Amino acid sequence: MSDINKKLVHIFEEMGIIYEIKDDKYRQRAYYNGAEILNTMSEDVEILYKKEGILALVKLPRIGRGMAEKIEEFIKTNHIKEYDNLKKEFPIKLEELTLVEGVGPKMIKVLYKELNIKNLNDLESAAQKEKIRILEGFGEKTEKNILQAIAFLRQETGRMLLGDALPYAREFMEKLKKIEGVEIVSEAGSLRRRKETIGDIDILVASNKPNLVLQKIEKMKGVQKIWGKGETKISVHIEQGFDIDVRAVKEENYGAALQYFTGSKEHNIKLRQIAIDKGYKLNEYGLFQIQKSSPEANQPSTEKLLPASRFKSGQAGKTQNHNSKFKSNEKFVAGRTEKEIYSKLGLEVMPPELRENIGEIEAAQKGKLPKLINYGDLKGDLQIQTNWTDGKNSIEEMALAAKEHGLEYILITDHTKRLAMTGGLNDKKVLEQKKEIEKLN
DNA sequence: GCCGTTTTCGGCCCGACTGTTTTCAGTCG
Ligand SMILES: Nc1nc2c(ncn2[C@H]2C[C@H](O)[C@@H](COP(=O)(O)OP(=O)(O)OP(=O)(O)O)O2)c(=O)[nH]1
Ligand SMILES: [Mg+2]
Ligand SMILES: [Mg+2]
Repeated sequence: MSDINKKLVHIFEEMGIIYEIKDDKYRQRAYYNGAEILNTMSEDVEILYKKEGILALVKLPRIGRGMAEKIEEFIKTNHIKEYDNLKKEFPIKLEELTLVEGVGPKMIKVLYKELNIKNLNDLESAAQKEKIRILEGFGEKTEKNILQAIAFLRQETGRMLLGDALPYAREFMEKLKKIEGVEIVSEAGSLRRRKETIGDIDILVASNKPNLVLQKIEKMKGVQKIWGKGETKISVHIEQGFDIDVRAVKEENYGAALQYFTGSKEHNIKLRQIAIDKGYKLNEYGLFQIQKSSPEANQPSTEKLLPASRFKSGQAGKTQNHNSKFKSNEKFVAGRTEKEIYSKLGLEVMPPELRENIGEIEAAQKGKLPKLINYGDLKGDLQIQTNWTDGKNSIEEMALAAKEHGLEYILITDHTKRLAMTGGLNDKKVLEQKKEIEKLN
């Protein structure tokens, strides 16, 4: 990523955090969204701006006038006034503090106002001196959790490469398949979307004994820390240095859960908004038809005035259990497969690789999804070295392996004598190799 | 702050888990 993109990602993320501290959650979301776009785009925003002007910035998804002008201001002056002012109010290393599991904007605000905590070291020493437990809203457990979370954070190495995550995940999934009651095990999250880097390993399990799955994971060897565990999910840190999230559901909810857990978050939000527009509600249990003005509906006028989710959990006395019953004014209409859900919403199912809310939903509505390149689409390989120089396998072995992968042709590209250290071929050897190739053909 | 074949203003996803709160806010997925 370009240097300027990186700096702007950091700035917009910090602005998002500060707006959340200030209880402006939609501005927070806007800045996070903007940061995410800059984080994933391959172009350098400065080059884009210099070539095509501010309009090119505004055309980026989730970047509008406001952020485009701030990008322009930063390119021209190396500063953003609004950001500088916000940072004067909260001169805090916000990014490093939010990396501590369980510490978010609201905690950071209190810790700064009450204890003048500005960075990770401040936080650690305050916790060690037992200054945090006495704050209102905090306690002994919170303080201890902070210390543990800092310890794990300090040994963290950042996001994994897909190529490292995938083999590990597959091995882990095999273990889950052996647990009693397990019906389906699937990759989810960025792993299933095949992102180049993976923040954590997300796995979905369909089981008629979800609790057993979660218990077994909790007891697995290599698990160093349980970040959280309940009736439906568990999140752990393992000795390899990363986190695993497992969600366990009943088979009838499997499609909805897979849709939810595959994400991305932005894709989910967009999809759920479409559901609302069509008179549905979408969550990880299914797609629900909202019945209008049913006589036994719970005082709909009162419900409007209260934060919706609070109201619902309040009704049940504790966390709502979707496995048993849903609300009387909601009718389950889809959830066993992803296809059911997307179809009911008027969309083609798209491959996980596309689910980033960057136009794939609009394309799916129009039935104009792009066809992705698959392994079977690869016709040939135009760079192959063999044991004639520094490769490991013979020409014949490479040819057979290529056939096995459905390739129609390969190009043998061994080194010539100019690269002596790899045993480069001289004129005579090249001609010999040609004969060998003709023989095999 | 962003966005729009029902809107250029008025909405903005929805739920699980934890801790310290006695009824829910904060954090995370
Ligand atoms: N509806 C909804 N779904 C979410 C939200 N946050 C996360 N999810 C879903 C979609 C994500 O892909 C999935 C897994 O969450 P993660 O935090 O692990 O994100 P993801 O795997 O996409 O990226 P990562 O590589 O882990 O950073 O959970 C949210 O705020 N709302
Ligand atoms: Mg993930
Ligand atoms: Mg996760």
